[in-house]
Amino acid sequence: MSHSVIPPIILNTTLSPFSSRDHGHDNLMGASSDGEAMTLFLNKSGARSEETLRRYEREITRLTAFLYLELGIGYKDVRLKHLQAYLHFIQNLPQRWLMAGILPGQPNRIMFRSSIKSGKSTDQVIDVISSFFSFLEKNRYTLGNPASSLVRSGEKVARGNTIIRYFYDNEWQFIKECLEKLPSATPRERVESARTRFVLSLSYGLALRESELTGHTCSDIHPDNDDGYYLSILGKGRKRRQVPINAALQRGIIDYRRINGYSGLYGDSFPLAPKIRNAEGVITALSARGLRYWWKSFIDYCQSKATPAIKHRLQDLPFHTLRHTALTHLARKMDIEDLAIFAGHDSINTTSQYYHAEASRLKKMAADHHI
DNA sequence: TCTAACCGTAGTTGAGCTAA
DNA sequence: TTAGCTCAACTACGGTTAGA
Repeated sequence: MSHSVIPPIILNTTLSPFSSRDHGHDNLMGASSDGEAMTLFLNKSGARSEETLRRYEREITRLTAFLYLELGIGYKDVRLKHLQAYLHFIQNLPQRWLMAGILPGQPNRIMFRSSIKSGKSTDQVIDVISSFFSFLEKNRYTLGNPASSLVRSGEKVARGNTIIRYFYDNEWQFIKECLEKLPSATPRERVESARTRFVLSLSYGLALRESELTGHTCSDIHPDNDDGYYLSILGKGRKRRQVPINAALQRGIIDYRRINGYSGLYGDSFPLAPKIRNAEGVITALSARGLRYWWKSFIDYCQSKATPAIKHRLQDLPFHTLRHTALTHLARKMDIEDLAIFAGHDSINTTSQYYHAEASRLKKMAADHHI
């Protein structure tokens, strides 16, 4: 393995004066080294937005580190096989690439947090690499674009095959039992138990995203024109939707508000994800981080009561599991168009993921299907 | 019409800090 | 003491845009 020096990463208008691989000035951009070529590319791409610059800098730095440290080659020597090797590499990273100390000159920089998944994430890496080598080719820095033949997976998991983290029926039954048996011996435990029931029933009942739960209050509840109520949710992509609040959920909200000295269902800023501690008598909302902290505590409690099999399954299930579970259950009652509206999905392709839960049903139905 | 290129943002995680 | 906070740096996902 080679230990060539990586070209320094210098952004904005400052050009790198140094690279271990000087290729002369036989190109249209006047770059004399890989470092300069990289900088010129990032200057061009970074002009679009800070986010684009950040992503491009990260991907090109990673690729360059791989080329120099693992293969010992520069940009002009890169061929398709090297890029294919890189994609395999980032999907199966060795441990040392997940720790600091890889990049000379930046000893604290961690190159990867984890291996990159195949599919859309790897495709995004290919996008950047392809754009980079296209730039090098146009400017005659390289003879061709070795990335032009890279195949994006375009991978979209076939309907019914996504791995979605949701509670299986027996697990969901267990979760509900845990909810019923939450400790309530002390005042503190009673307060925490009541909040857990409140937050869980709202999250599940309305299939809310984490940000939607922490970002809305009872002031977002409104009466409809049919003696009912709905929650007006500003969701992902700044899209607003109205989700009906059924009678059972209404009662739950009113009960919990009463415990906390509020009356009625709506009309004030009582949060949907309340903190237990109040600040100067006012109950404010948990942050997203706070919500996860609460979620972990609840799951820890459930795990302490679970059988080994369920305990293992509950491990690492995030808060978002609740939304998946809720939508999975609703998918049994609603048609996909209605469910998409309920969930706030623009496309039913997204909603169709929630039909994964029916895999067991499909298995049963297909059991006798043979010649 | 197709797809490379690009973008916005939700979700995840860890470090370090604060205030009840 | 510790629940819960902010901040930062990421990955994943679901798109849109632009140009061939």
